[in-house]
Amino acid sequence: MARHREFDEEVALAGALNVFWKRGYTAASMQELCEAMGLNPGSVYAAYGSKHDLFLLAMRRYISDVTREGIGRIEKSASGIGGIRAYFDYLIDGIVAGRRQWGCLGTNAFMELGERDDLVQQIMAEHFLRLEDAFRRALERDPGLVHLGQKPVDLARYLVCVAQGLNVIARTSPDRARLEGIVSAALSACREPVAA
Amino acid sequence: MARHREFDEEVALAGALNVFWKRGYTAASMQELCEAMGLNPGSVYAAYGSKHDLFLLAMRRYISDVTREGIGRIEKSASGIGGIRAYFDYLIDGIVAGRRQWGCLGTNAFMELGERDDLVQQIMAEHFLRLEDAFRRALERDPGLVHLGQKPVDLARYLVCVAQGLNVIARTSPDRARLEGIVSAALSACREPVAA
DNA sequence: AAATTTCCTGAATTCTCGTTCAACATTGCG
DNA sequence: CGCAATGTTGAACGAGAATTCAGGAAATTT
Repeated sequence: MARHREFDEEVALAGALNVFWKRGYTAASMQELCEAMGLNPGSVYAAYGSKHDLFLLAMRRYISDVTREGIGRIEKSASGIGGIRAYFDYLIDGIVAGRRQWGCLGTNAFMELGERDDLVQQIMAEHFLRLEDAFRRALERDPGLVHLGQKPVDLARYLVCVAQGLNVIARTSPDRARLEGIVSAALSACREPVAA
Repeated sequence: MARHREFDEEVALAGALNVFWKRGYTAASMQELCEAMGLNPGSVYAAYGSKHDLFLLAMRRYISDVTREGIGRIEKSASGIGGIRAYFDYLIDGIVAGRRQWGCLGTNAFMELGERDDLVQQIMAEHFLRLEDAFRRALERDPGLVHLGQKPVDLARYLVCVAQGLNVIARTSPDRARLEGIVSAALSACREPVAA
């Protein structure tokens, strides 16, 4: 029995997410956030609680989207190595298209706040584990791969490491050829041995 | 014909470096910095100019130290692959010992400020390039390596990517076995092919 | 249509940050 | 020893941050 929200919470959250992504948590001021959300401070606090709550909501949504899009590609591929390659292609496409020009929001948050913010730490630890598991299952789906003597779990963790490295490199130059060279080299660790 | 400095500038800088390393640039307050340096604000500003200048000085010293220690190991090794492994061992040792518990100060700064601070961007671009060159020269020093069909420059950039990924992973758990598994998998991309 | 509940507006508030500065301390020079 | 020059001290300052809140606006209920 009262007035309803005038704004779309999803649209406003997406606006906030972009600011957090580009600027980081601390450097993103409420003023910037309000402008990007098209709202006044009062509305933001009424709807989301605090800057920190807003950030966590944006981060969770981001991770959820990335999981569906990225990890989904690993799992939907019949070929294990094909799924892994599809994941890295997705990463490269995002970087080159500018969507991931500022790296991964999750990784950025983890680097900025991980030490102080247990929730951020936890969200990313879970994300890393989901990614690792997806990689491992993909590797085990290709029984022909000998992995040059490496255990699947180590290779999976290694691939997580490469993905994080790409999120750092993303901030230098969005050069497709360079990125594909890196991924190609990275995946050569997952290939079958060839004759000398 | 006047009073001299009472404090050791190198010791004070090292104190500031630790705070920046652990907390990041923005989150490190002047108060924390002053405490870690054993100085009052006035002395800090008289000696270093500003928080930003102090940070740049600390970062440059850090990068210079890391270059001497890390890249030095690559270049001093007779075997190319041995030098590369020595570099990653140095990284792992630092993470496990807690010295690099908060990742790499340079990478952290790059993630936090790269977009806004051209000097930080430039310092890290140069650092990445030096590391890449060192890796490439090491790879070319081992002519027997076939690199599974990868070009040395791509493998070198790939190794830079892995190193950055490790700096991210460093913030999860300093587990030596896990890190060595990752590096072992990573280096298998640089080995000679073995018979199937 | 009046009453009531909720929402929106944006100025005010409070707090912390980086930085400055006036007073005092210490050194070198004549 | 006195004077000039620099270093140190720590309180004060201004700017900008996150957050709050009083007043007006809109919508549902009776």
